[in-house]
Amino acid sequence: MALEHAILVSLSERPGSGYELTRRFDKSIGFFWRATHQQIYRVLKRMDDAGWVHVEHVAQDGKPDKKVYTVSAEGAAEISRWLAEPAQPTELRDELAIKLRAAHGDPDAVAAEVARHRAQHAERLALYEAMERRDFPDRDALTGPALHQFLVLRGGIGAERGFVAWCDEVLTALRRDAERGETR
Amino acid sequence: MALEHAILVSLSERPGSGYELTRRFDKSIGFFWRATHQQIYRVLKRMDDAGWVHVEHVAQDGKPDKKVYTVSAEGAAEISRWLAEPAQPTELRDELAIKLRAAHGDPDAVAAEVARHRAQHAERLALYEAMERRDFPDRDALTGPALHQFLVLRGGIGAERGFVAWCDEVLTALRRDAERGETR
DNA sequence: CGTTGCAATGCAACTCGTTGCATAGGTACT
DNA sequence: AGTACCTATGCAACGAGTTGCATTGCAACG
Repeated sequence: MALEHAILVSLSERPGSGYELTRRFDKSIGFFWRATHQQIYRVLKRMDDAGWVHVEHVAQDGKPDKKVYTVSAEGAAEISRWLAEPAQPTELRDELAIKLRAAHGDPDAVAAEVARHRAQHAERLALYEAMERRDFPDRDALTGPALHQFLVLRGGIGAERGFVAWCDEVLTALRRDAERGETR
Repeated sequence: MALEHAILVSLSERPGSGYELTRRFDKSIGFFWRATHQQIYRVLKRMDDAGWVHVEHVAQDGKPDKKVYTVSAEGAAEISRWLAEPAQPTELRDELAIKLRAAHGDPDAVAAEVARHRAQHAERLALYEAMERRDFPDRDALTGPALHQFLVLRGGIGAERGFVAWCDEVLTALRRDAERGETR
């Protein structure tokens, strides 16, 4: 399972509570691996039992207590082990592709869906590109962790750009197909 | 859930048994939505209970009996309903991206992983491009279902091409970063 | 004649992930 | 004073997906 490792990596960058991790998974890390607070709390507990993290109870004023998690030596060892272990290649899983295959059933509905997805991915792309400009203005100077974060973001930009381009290709082709059908 | 709909779409193209569907999910449809025989058998049963498919027991000689599933009127209606219903945008989920973020722990191991993934995705890309040449030699003449299948394949080609390009970008950047570290 | 492999279906147990709900104090708006 | 939202954690139930195993019969290999 990769969620454990995503959490370990995030905690190794900076210790935090379940709640804080949840918010990190709403952005940055979470752009490439989603998780709800439920999952995170449960996995944190399991990781604590396994000894991969240390917990520290922290009382706060004006806010409920929190549990701050830190990566233990065993946790760090687990990261190393996992880094060297080969992972399965990422598989595509796209509901839109399945809908496209059924497009003869209702071409207009599918075209509308593709247009919707195009808009959503364009929005996501714009967000990533803004992050790129804001957080990594001088890309040639990057090293270490900053470089790695930049490269992950580049992956996201590439994926979203590709998705938008594909939607455009599909929309053009569907439109041309519809016109051809009318004039025949 | 989309597996139900993927199966419905596949059965609407051509009726078949659970076993046959499993093999379809090892290729074509399965390139964009994986499923094991277990999942397929269970979902077929559920779909039968829901009345989305008809079952016909077929005795064969030299082979075990099989159950051939056909999409019912209710099933076809369900496809239409689902086509018009907006789907969630596909989310990225890439373990390699998480590993990259932890790359400072063992840069060489991560670079090796990226190289491995590059090779696997390049292989997948070559397969898709071969299918494109073999099955769709005259892309301007395509209409209807053939066009839709072609467009899905184009999506796969785009995704794999993007992945390979990203791996190359990462490998170049990691190499340059390592060299810079040495000479300093 | 024994093993391997293919065609065909299925059960059981498990992990992973989602959804709904609950609690409890604090802050901020109306 | 009431409502709504934020911080913070968690349980319980469900749905989706994986893994291991089991059965039956035929065909092909050595």
